[in-house]
Amino acid sequence: MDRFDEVRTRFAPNPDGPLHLGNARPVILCHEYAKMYDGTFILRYEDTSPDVKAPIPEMYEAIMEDLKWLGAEPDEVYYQSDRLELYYRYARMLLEMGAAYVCTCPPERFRELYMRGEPCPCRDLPPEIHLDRWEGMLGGLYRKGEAVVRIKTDLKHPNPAVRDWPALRVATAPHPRVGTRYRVWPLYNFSCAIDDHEMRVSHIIRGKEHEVNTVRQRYLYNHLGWEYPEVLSVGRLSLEAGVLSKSKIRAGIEAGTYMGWDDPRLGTLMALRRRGIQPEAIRMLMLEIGPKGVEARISWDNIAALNRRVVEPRANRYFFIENPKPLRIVGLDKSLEARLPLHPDHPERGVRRLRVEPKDGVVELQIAERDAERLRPGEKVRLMGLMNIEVRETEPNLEAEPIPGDHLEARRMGLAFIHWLPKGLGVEAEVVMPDASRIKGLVEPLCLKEEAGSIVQFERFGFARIDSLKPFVAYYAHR
RNA sequence: GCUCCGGUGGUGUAGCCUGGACAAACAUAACGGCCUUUCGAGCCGUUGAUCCCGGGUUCAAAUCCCGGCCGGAGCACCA
Repeated sequence: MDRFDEVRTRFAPNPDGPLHLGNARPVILCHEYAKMYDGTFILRYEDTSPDVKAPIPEMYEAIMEDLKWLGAEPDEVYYQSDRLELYYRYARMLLEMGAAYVCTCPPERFRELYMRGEPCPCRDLPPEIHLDRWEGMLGGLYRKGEAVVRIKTDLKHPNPAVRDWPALRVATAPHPRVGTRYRVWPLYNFSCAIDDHEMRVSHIIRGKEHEVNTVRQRYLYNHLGWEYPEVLSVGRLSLEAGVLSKSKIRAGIEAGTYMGWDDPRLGTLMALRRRGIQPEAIRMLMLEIGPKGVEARISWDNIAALNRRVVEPRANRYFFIENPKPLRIVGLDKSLEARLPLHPDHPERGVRRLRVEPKDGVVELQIAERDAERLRPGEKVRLMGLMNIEVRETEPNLEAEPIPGDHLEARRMGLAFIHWLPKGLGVEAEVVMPDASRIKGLVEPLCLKEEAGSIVQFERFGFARIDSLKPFVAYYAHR
């Protein structure tokens, strides 16, 4: 910390997909750390691979939205695809210095040599030749795979993956931002290392999978006489259920398995957001896990518990009758009105009124299939907020009659409390479940007064986020 | 080839660096109770762990050291 006059952290994603829960760890840690020291949080798009892992144009904006949603809006934003000239300048400088060389060996051949710790024939050629070759790379003399700039390291380094690592290569696929303007692109370790210095990054917080990269990049810093930032390697996260891998997600979308990047089965922030997981919950989760190097497996139960804490006080309560089945009440001599609070702890929010008007002593209700199937003749249950009933028959129709007693009585008798709606009142609704299945049902009309995006609790069903109102669709969050 | 990490109640983690108030914490699950109204939320409570095994150091070890077994992760013209 004393080495730097300002704390500057950075998050550097490849815009080849949106952010997922695993990214949230470094993001929140970086952002939190910068904030703590009144520093700067940088977003740097590492879009230097038009061939493999090509950037997806929409993802630049998507990532920014993910960050804003997480409450980690960057103070500065950079695009590596705008900085090619800078990387070229350093490449040329390193070549001149003899700290780097252009290797034209076939990859397999080079591999054989470095595995034995031996230099390839290119390595010790004079800088002039390498500068020539470099111009050749830029000018199109070499095709993809025919030449690569390597940074000199220690050929005897115990880890072969560190030996003379590649820094720039030819990649000719058009880039979504700069088209075919460039044909030589830096590899991760090169552009990342240079930018961290150029952007005066003081603390690098990144996944542990980059530990070897830190070793590689230090060689470059030594060549250039730079001082390497502080590094904190955090362990990878995995989600108990929910796919995080960008390539798998992409394949699944292309194959039609997933509806999109926000498919509820995925661990992307988009998906979590759509399911009603709140950014506060994610933040709490990440701060709870902390900046350790250990891998952590996140369980859905824990996310749900954290989220429930955030969402419970906000969520108004409604009835959602899943797979509705008719229930006929006979022998009801007066009309009734159920008054249920929108939120039991917040009476000021008001009540939901549900009227039941018997015709000739009969009233038709709708109850959830799950409840209907369990009822047996003679069984007593309480219709929440309305009355207690006893089942007369289940065949051919589910029929019950009122019995005396209030909810206290019902509780005393250990009756099940079930939710219900008068026939004809419910609005057609659909709830998308975490496995992407859809449950059809009815919601009470008052629920349409909520806004799209708000979180509600369907009593005895679970918390859900209203996705759209016109056709009423909600995404299930958790119990 | 090389590197890294982990093994703590049914589950997911914290604690280990800086040994002692750890007769082990948090969450979740299960179970029970409460609630002028959610048998599935909320609130309160209960159950539940010989801290992977063996040895060593120490007055004292989940924590340090050695050995073993088991499991996971990462890198090599992707980022």
